[in-house]
This record gives sequence, structure tokens and C-alpha cells, in this order.
Amino acid sequence: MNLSARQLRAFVALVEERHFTRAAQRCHLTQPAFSALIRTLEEAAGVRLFDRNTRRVELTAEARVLEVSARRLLADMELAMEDLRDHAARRRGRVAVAALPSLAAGWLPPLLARFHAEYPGIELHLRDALLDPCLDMVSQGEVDFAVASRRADMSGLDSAFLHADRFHLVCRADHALAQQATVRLRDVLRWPWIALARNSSVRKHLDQALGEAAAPPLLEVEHLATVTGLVQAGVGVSLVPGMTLFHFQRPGLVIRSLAGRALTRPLYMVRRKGRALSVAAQGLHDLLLAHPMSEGAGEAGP
Amino acid sequence: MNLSARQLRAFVALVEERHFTRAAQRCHLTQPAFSALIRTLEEAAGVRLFDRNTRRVELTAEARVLEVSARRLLADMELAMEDLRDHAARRRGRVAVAALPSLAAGWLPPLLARFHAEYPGIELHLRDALLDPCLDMVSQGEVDFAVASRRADMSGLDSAFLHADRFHLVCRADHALAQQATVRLRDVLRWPWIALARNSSVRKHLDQALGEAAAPPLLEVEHLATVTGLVQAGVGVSLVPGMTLFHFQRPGLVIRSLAGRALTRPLYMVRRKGRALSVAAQGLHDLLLAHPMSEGAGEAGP
DNA sequence: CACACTTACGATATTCGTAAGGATT
DNA sequence: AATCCTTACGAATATCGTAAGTGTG
Repeated sequence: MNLSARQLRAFVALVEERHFTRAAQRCHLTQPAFSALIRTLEEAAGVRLFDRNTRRVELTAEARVLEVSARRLLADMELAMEDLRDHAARRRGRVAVAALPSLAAGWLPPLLARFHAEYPGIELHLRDALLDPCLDMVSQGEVDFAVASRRADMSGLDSAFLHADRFHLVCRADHALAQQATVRLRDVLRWPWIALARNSSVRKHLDQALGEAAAPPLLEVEHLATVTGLVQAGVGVSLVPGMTLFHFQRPGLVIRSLAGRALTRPLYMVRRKGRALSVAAQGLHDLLLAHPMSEGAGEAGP
Repeated sequence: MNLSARQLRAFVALVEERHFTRAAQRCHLTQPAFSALIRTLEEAAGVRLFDRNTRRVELTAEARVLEVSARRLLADMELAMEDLRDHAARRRGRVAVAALPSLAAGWLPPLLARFHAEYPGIELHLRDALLDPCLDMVSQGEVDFAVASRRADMSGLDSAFLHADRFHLVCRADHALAQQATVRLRDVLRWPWIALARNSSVRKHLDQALGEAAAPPLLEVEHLATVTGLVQAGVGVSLVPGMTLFHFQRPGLVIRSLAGRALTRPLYMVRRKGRALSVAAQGLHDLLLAHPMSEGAGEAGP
């Protein structure tokens, strides 16, 4: 049997009006069509719901039984559809995004703030993690998408290029390398340098670009903030991508571009293959794509 | 917007099968028809609910939101219809009936017992009251119908004749009137007699039948049981309808028919005019009609 | 190339609205 | 006589099933 919202609305209208013609008007139907609607409901239910003579329309005991359920059902149906439309209109929802620590700290926050200002009803989740956990979270559907780089095994994942994140030299202002506006990579590698841990995307791309021949780093640390401290203390210099430079915009430190062939860490928007984003996630996704990364990004926003 | 049970069932089927063809079979539809059903649901909702390529069908985040509501809505709808069908099949319901005290004590109980045995799910209410309250309860819809006699003002009420309740003489076995198998009314009225109160239907019919000329009663009492006591003590005789005779089937008392023109209290099934009975009430109504009153009725049943 | 969803289209079933019918006050 | 629900019937709409189309692995 097929119960429809229209039948329930007609039933409730007739319960309230106790008058076929007026109830029909309320349902934007002619009276005979309305009459047929009630009849089909009665047939489906197997009970007479209204006692009608031409002068009076009265509820049967069975109609009173149905009335309670009918009102609740209608309310629940409209609530369910409203809920769904809220999600469609991005008035409600949930987006989870994974991002490399550098992006999660610098580029992303102002964009998340903007998204939240526009869609305050949407719950936001940000997972800042290293490359592998980022991509694993996408694979397992734990997050809607990730902003990260790529790895060897990208099976089940779709990636869209976002930005070529150029490496820069960071060193003390009184360092010899700070004298030039642009430095050559081979000049940098003659000095003691600080590297991030091997599981970081920054280090992976650097190793890949430098090859085996390059001098090993003086120190390996986990966090960029530690690199900042070491460089500031004069322990060594470092090579970091543009999106991390906000860590190094401090007095006594300078940032220098690298000459020649661009040394970059390519960044991607990574999603699960063959799987559409939720309306809310698509909204954030589009916002991120509409605000490409730039060297200046990541500075303290308003 | 019009949400239907069929749409919800299709949606849930697809959520569970994640396969259009199989879900369509479960709904007894061809796959294209099923596909259209899902599409209309998506259009009504304003959200894509399934990501389908020819190889895989996946739920969107919005579908997960709807799934919970859809299952609950379907369960509630089926519950509501089941409830209604239970009332139609007299598996559930409620009947309230009013009856004159004599009938409520004698004739009705075995029939109510039989009705309850057949439809144990139906709640029974019996209001034993004098004629006027009985009919008022019908007028106000407090009870479904009454088993009673009629009065002058029967407006808004429909009555169907049930039984002509013949009056009988009751007296002590050693009373002079007890000598004859059948007594004449004018012989009875020469003896002191006990009457019920003037608001009882028994008394009203008796007064109407006897006219002004008859001797007034020695005593007027409220309850038939009191009449029994008075007659048994030899205070007087009494004239009571057949349906009350079970009160007088006691040692030392005799019951005698009246000769000549039948002196009766006509009894009716009284319902509110132009108003159908509930399925449950109709059931009891029919049962009562199928078991006409008889002189022997009202004796202690099994 | 096989499976699975979509589109196209003619047939069927529902539902609608207009008009006539019947009942009640 | 007026009101109001029901029935009748042709028209519009929706839905269905068959068959062809398209895309994915």
C-alpha cells in the first residue's frame, strides 16, 4: 500500500474543516478530486473515516485514531525534507578536511574562517597530519578531501593540481648567503643545514630533488617551529617551501629565492576516486580552489 | 511537495542493495521505472542522493542524512496503517454503551462477555443509568449507543425497536393473587403495591398505561432490589417488566403474567442521528440485535 | 565486451476538472 | 430553493515497461 503526503494533508484538512469544498480549496483541488482522494485513503485503510451526509461531515472513531498519527507523520516528513534541503543549501552539514601541517597552520585558517562566516551552520573539521595519514584519511572516507602532495601509491585517489610550492632559503640576516637577493642551490648546500623528518612531505620532495649526492643535513627535526629556532640561533640554514615561510618572517631572519630551475613541492586537492563530495564539502572545495596559494599567503590574517 | 511511501521504500531498498537492478526487483519494478522514482525523489529533495557510475552505487552524505528519517517514517506509516486496520478488524478499539439499570444487570452482561471473548482487544465501557441520562449520553456522543426506551424529546436521536418488554405481577407465594396462573390488571390494582421512582422508565410506562384513575402506590423506591425486599416481606405486590424478573426469582415469590391487552415497556436501540457507529460499536450493536431479549433472559449465566 | 545505469518512447493507469445527479435542510 | 457531496466522463498527467543508448571496468 502506498500512503502519500498529499493524502495525509487532505485528510488533516478535512478533519479541520469538516467540509469537503473548503478542504479541497485548501489543497488546491476541485471538490470531486478531493473527494476521490479521501475515498482512496478510506479504501487503503479499509475503514470509513468520515460520516458525510450533504449537510454535515463528521469524523468516525477510526478517523480520530488516524488523526494523531497523520499529524505526526506529516510533521516528520516535512522535518526530514527540510533537513535535507538545509544540507543542500549549506545551511547545515559537516565538512572534514585533512591538510599538511604547513597548510593547516598557514594557508587554510583564513579560508576556513571565511567559509564559516558564509555558512555558519556547517560543522568544520580540520585534521592536520603528515602526508601519509592525510591520504589514508581520504581513502577511508574519514575526511572529505585533503590538501596535500602526492605519494607513490595513489590508488583509489583522485588528485587535482593546486600549486607548485617553491622552496626558499631561510637563514640569519648576518649569514653570508643573505647578501644576495637570489641564491644558487649549490651554494646553499655548502653550508650546514637543518632538515625536517623524512616522513614529512617537505623532506621527501627535497630528497627527491637533491638526489643522493647532496650533503646530509646537520640535524633532522619534527616541527617547522624547531627549524625556525635553530636557524635563528645560527645552527644552520634551511630550505623550506613557500607555504611555510610565515614561520620565518621574524626579525633577524631572511628569506631568499632560489635561482635557476624551480625546486618545488607540488600540492594537490586529493579526493576519493569516483565519489562525489557532499554539498557542504563541495562548497569548501570550491572556495579553496578560488583562492590559489601565493607566496604572501599564510601571514597573520585580520 | 509530495513524498510517498513508495519513494521511501525505493530509497531504502537502494540504500540497502546499492544496486539499481536488484533494488528495482525488490520493489517489483523494472529498473528504468525504479531509476525514475529515485530521480524524482532527488529532484524533490534538491540533492543528489546516490553517486552512481555504471559500476558502483554509493550513498552521498545527504543520503545518509535521509536514511535515518526514511526508515523511521516508513515504520511510523506502517504502524499507523496497521493500527487503523486493527480497528477495522476489531482487533483494537473501544465501545461505550449505555443501558437502563435493569438491562445493564440482566440481559447485557452475558452478551458483553461473549463480545469480549470474541474481540478481546476491544475496550468495553458500560454506563448503567436511568432513561434520561442514557439518552443524554448518546446525544453528547459520550457513548456509542444506548439500550433503553424512548422519551418525549428524541430530537437528534435515532431509535430502532428492540423488544416489547411485558409487565408481570410479582408477589408472595402466599398472596391471594398467586393462586391464578394469569391475573387481570384490575385485580392487581386492588392490592397495595410498590412502585419505582417516577424518573425510572419502568414507572413512566406504567403510569402512562394505567392512566390517572389507578390507585397510587403504597411506596416509591429507587432500586429494584428494594422492591424485591418489600414484596418478599409482604408489604405489597409490584408490576415489573420481564427483563427485571431475575430480581424476583427467589423462594417465596411468584411471578404471574397479566391477562388481556399486553402492558409493555418498549425497548429500543438508540443512536445519534446521522452518525455511523465505529467498527467496534457496530460489532456489539449487531451482536445485541442478533440475541433478542426473551422472558427467560437475565438469569444467572455460566 | 559485458554489465549496469540512463534516455527515448509508446502504452497504460491515475488523477484532474467540468458537468450532471441526488440528498438534506 | 439552496447547499453540498457523489457520480460520470473526457482530458491532462504520471508512471510503467520495452528497447536503444552510454559509460565503465
